[in-house]
Amino acid sequence: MRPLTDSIEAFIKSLLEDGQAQVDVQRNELAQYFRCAPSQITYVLSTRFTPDHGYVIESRRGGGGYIRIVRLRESPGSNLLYLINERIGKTISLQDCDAIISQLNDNGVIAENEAALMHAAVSSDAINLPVARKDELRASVLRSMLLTIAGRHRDM
Amino acid sequence: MRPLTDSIEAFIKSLLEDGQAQVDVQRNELAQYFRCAPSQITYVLSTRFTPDHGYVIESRRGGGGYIRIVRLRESPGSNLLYLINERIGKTISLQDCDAIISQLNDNGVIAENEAALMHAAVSSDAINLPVARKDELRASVLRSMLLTIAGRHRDM
DNA sequence: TACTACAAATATCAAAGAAAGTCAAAATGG
DNA sequence: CCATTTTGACTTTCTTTGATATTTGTAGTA
Repeated sequence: MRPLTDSIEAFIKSLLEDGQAQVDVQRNELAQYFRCAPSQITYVLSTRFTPDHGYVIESRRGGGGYIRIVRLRESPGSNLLYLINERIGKTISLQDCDAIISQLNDNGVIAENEAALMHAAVSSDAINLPVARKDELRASVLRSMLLTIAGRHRDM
Repeated sequence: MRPLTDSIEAFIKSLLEDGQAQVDVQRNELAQYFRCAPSQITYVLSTRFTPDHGYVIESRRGGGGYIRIVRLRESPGSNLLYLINERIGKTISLQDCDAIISQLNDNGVIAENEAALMHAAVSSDAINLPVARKDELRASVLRSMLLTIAGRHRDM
């Protein structure tokens, strides 16, 4: 059975389908719709709608409160430079890697097949090292691939 | 008496009979069906559904978790399975890597952009390790990417 | 106006639950 | 005796729930 998280994620993404850059939801309402605890919504947002995934969340409590999900659509060039020069440090986790790669795919910077290749290259199968060095190597592999992609956009 | 392993293997293969490229199972469910320990399923998968048998396994833990068995198929003109199982050993040099990637590109198995990404992923920049371990990691990164390519026929 | 009380939201955090993974020991069969 | 199979205890990852805290808006009151 598909976990609730996936359904909630899909639902929110469907709200953003029609070219809308952002959408406001009410946490309690959503939770009621999915018959789950409100904190479940928070969980989905914090695991699937992070800046690495290409989203930012704003919210307000109290009467008339809301959660606003904003989808970031950055120009491929600038986003890539940010990723290469600032986001990726000396190390990066598999989760963060995967989020970044998916986001590039979502934003049309890379194709589906390319995303799959990149996921494979940074997977823990591929990077078979002691935990300590794993994230270090992942960072350099990802960076190297991003530099290659950046090369495609040089004329921008 | 036929060992359980064989029955489980046969059962999973029967699930893949109808031209399906992949099938999802639940480890606990399967174990219950065969009245064995869940780790027995893991054992079968790790001995009979490996890349050199022409399969790859993906999985997800936690609620709604699953094990996905993907059957690899040789796309015409590509020697992917040979490359994965025989050509790439425990280690591979950068030169050999690059040759393989270029050859796949020449044969139209992968696109130019994909080849560039793969070159980047196995480059010396990306794999910044002592010489001894370099070729080892290159092998696993390349293999992982090739497995992904070999699994591409899925969404049918 | 300022203050207070209350209601209406969201945030946080930890515990419980639901899977799969790992590893080594024991059992089995040739 | 050796290789393979089977089992079980323990670990890791991800999801779900619930209790408690915090923030915000609103109504009432002196």
